[in-house]
Amino acid sequence: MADVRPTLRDVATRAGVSLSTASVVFSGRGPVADTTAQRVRTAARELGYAGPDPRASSLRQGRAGAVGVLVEGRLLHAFRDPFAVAVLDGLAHELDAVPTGMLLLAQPVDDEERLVSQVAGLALDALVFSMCGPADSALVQHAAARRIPMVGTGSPLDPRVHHVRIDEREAQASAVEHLWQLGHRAIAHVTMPLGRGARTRRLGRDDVSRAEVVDARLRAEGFLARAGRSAPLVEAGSADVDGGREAAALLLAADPAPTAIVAQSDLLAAGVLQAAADRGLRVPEDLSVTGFDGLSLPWLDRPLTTVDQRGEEKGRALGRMVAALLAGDTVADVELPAELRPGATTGPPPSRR
Amino acid sequence: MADVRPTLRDVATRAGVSLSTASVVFSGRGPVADTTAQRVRTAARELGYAGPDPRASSLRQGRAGAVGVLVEGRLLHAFRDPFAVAVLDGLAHELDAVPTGMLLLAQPVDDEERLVSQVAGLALDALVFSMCGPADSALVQHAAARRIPMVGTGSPLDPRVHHVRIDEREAQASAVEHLWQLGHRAIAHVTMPLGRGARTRRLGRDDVSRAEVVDARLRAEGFLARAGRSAPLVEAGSADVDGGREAAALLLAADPAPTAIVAQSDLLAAGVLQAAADRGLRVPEDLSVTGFDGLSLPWLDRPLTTVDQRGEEKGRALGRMVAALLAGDTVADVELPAELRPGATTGPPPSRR
DNA sequence: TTGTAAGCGTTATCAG
DNA sequence: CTGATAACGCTTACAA
Repeated sequence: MADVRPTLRDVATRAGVSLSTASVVFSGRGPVADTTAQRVRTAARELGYAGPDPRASSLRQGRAGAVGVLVEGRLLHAFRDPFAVAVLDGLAHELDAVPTGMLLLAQPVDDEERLVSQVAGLALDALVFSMCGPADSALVQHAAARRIPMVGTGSPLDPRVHHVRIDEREAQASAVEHLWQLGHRAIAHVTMPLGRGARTRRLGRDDVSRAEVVDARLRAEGFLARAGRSAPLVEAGSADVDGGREAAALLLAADPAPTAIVAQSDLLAAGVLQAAADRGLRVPEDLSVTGFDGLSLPWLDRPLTTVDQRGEEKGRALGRMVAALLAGDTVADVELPAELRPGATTGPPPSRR
Repeated sequence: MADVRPTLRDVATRAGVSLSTASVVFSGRGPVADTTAQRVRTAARELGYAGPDPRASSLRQGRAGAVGVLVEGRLLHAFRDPFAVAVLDGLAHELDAVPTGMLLLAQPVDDEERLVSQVAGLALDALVFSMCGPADSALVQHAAARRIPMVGTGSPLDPRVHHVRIDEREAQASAVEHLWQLGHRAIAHVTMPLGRGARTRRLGRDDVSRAEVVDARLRAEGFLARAGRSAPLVEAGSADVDGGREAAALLLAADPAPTAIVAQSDLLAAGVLQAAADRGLRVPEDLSVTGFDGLSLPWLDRPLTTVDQRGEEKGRALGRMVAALLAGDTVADVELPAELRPGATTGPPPSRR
C-alpha cells in the first residue's frame, strides 16, 4: 500500500473500468451491472480506497455538507447556557437527517474581521445565527456575496436572513402581566447585556432603544410597555448567574425596593434568587422572580416562574429552515409561541399577604 | 449583479490581468505590483466577489480548514457535562490560532455505520475524539484510509490515534488513598456507563475487565487496586447526576453501607450527594464522597473533593497536537497530570469521629 | 450498460 | 512582476 491516497482513477484502472463507471458505483446514480460494481468495490478494498474525496466532489456538486453555526463568545460561556445547548441540540437533530454537519463558529466579541476571514476559508452550505445577538454582523455581507443562505433567531436584522422568532415583547410583557395580576406594583427588570462592554448599571429608556442586542431590547420594551415607563431597569454585566446576582443586588439595595424582579433569562433569574438569599429575602414571600427561557434547572430548589420558549423546538425549526433552503425551496419566517409557565417563585407581594 | 457567483476568472478579466495574477493577489503568495493589486481588488468589489471559493482552493491545496470533533451521544447530553465543554473550549482556543474550524460530530450510540458515511462526505483535516469512549470505532479505519490524522484522550485504542491522556488508574487510586488515610475501610465505587446498554447494576471484576469504555475501565481498575478486590462497584445507567443518584441509592441500601463512595465523575458525585441527602445522611459526617474531573459546579453548596484533570488544558493539548500534525510534524503521546484536590465532601468515617 | 470528454474554481510551476 | 498551462479528484452529459 503506497503512502499516497489512491484516487478513483486508480480504482477504475485496477477494476478495468472507466473512471465514470467507477464514479457511478460510489455515487449510486445511474445503473451499473452488479458484476461491474463488485469488481470496482473489490478493487477499492484492495487499494484501501476510502471513497470519493469530499473536497473534489463538493467542488463538482457545489455542496459542502456542512453549515456554520455561530455561538456567542467562547464555547465555555455559550455552552454554560442550557438554553443555547437546547437550541443546538434541536438543530443538530434536524440537520442530522439532511444530512449535514455543524461547524461551530465562536463569535468573538470585538474582532469581527477575523471571523469573516475564518468563514471565508470554509466551505459552508448555510450559516445559522443560533442565538439572538447584535442587530448586525459583518458576516451577513460576506455570506450574501457567497450566496450562502442565512437563518437566525431574530438577529442580524437583515432581509437576507430568514428568521425563527418568538414575539419577544409580548412574551416578556406576559411575565409582567402575571405579576401585576398578583398585585405587584413595584416591578423591576434585569436585562441581558445590551451590547459589547456591558456592565452592571441602571438603564434609562434611551439605553434600551439604543441596545445592539435585539432580543434584550425587545424584551425590555415589552417589559416597559406593561410595567410602566418609569419602572427600574438594570443591565447585567454578563448573561449568567453572576450577572443576575449583581444586577439584582443593585435593584434590591434601592429604597423602596421592588417587590418583583423580571429577569430576561432563567440564568439571570437564578442569580436574582441568589441575590435575594444574600439579603435574607424569602422567595416568593418577600420577592417574586420570573425568568425567561423555560429551562429545567435541576439545581434550583424550586421551579422557576418563567416564559417558556422551547429551545429544542426553536433549534428544530431552524434546522428545518436550513433543510428547506438547501433544497432550494423558498421559506417564510416562522413565529413560535412562547408562554408564561407559573412556578413557585412568584406570589402576591408582601402588602397583600 | 448577476445571480451567479462571480469567479476569480471574472475578476481577472475585468481587471485586465491574468487568472494567476488575480489568484496571487488574494492568496498573498508571490509579489504583485501595488497598482495591479488595487485594480484586482477594485474589480472584485465591483463584481461582488467574496474571495476564492473554499471548495476549489481546498481541492487544490489539500486543506479543508476544519477538523471533525466527536462528542458522545446527543449534543444535549455532551454539553450538559461541564468537563466536556471545558475540553472543547480549550480545543477551540488552540485551533482558533491555526486557524481551523471545529465540525461537531455526535457519535450515535448504536449506528456507527451512519457516522462513518457522514464523515466520508466531509472534508476534514483531522479527527478529534474529544471524550474517552469505547475502545474501538469504525471511524478509525475510515480515517486511516483517508490519511486523516487522529487524536484522542485514551480511546479508541489504536496505534494510529495519537493520545493526550492522564494516568486514569493512578488518578482514581489517589482518591481511594485519600479516603483510606482518613480511616475509611468500607469504600464503594460508582462507575460511568461501561458500554452501550448500561444500566444501574452491581458489577463484578470481570464486568470491569470487559468494559468497552476505556476510562471507565481504567478508573475502576485503579479503584480496585487500592480499595481491595472485593470492594463494591455499581455501574451508573447514565453519565449524569441522575445516574449517580440511582447508583448511589443502590450502594447505600446495602448492609453494611459504605462509609465512602468514590465516583468516576463530578456529575456522578453530585448525584451521590443527592442520594445521601435522600437518605438523610450528612456529608461528610456520615458519608464521604469523591468526584473526578475537577469541575467547578457552582450549584453544589460545598466544594467537592475531586481528582482534578484540567479539562481546558486537556483540550489545549489536543489542539496543539492537531496543529502539529497538520504542520506535518511527528507527535508523541502526551500524559497530563491529574491530582486529588480535597474539598469539603470527605472526612473521617463515623467510627473515627 | 459503459466510455469519452468537458468542466467545477483554484493554485503551482515555470517561462517570459 | 506577470501570464500560460497543467494539475487537484471528481461528476455528468452525451456518445457509443
